[in-house]
Amino acid sequence: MNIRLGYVSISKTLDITASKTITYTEYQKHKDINKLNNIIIENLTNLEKIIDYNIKNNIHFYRLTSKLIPLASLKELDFDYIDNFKEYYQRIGNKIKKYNLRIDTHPGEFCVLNSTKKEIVESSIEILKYHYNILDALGIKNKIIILHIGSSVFGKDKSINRFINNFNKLPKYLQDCIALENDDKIYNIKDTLYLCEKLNIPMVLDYHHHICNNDNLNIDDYLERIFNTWKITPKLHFSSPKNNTKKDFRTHHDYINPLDFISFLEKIKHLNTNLDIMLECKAKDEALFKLVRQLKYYDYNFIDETTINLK
DNA sequence: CGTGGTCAAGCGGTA
DNA sequence: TACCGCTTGACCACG
Repeated sequence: MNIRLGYVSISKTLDITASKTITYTEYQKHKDINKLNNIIIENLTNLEKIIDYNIKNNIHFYRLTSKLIPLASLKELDFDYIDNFKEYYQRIGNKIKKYNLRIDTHPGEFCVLNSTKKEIVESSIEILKYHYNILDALGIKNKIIILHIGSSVFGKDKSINRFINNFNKLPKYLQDCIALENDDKIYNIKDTLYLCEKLNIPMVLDYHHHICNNDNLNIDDYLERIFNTWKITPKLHFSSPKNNTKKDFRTHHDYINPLDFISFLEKIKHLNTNLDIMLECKAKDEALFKLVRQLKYYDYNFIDETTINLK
């Protein structure tokens, strides 16, 4: 069983970002489309550098920043962020394909598909379309957009029903991309798995969120079913708490606690399935490589720079 | 240069 | 009631 490690959005080693932005207010002041285009080019250029870096270091999967294209989901702005930059997407997409990289996205907190407010649901769908457009422009076959179930206004049951209703109203091409992740405050692994099985969509297990929000559910009872929601290699998120105070527990630490990670590996070992584990740390790729060094110290085998072989 | 206020947007939790 | 954190900050204005 092989376990690949990935990271999110920013490379600390390269110290570049593909998240440069312009605010709506600032853009409205001058309506300078050239400035906007230059930011997009800068982000796409940096994304390509990050992809190159990932290839060079055998990092097989990666989460795109949700801020690649500023203001993209604003309907009233209506600028072309795909066709005008086709050669960038194609060049990056070719590398992704050639090296078989796994790339997914995770919209930010403003994407609430089960909001009680109609306009929030509408803007959430625009955000989903934006994420789809990027994955599509990159030519990614298994498009995965990871969402949380969202709000709990009027209670969990009603909120889950709102999610189902709104999900069913989505165009099929969007439905086919959505995966759900358990969150750290409201929807635990049982709630999330229920929805994923009902809607026949994949579930991303976030182990740290499960520690934060579990209602005494035992993860061992759910692992197999969670992994079975996937037609491709199951994906997980792993992170360590910033510190143990109530206030900071949910916040991600700069690095992974290697002993926590090892105890998790031992927990999933018997399932004998390949997994992709995304590390969510402030130190990004540096945290990934630090964990790799620590795991090697504890005698774990690697088949390349970032892939653990578990026996 | 460094820093402080600000940014299109939701929501729940904490002090 | 206000502020914080999350998607995992970056911008401009000001000194």
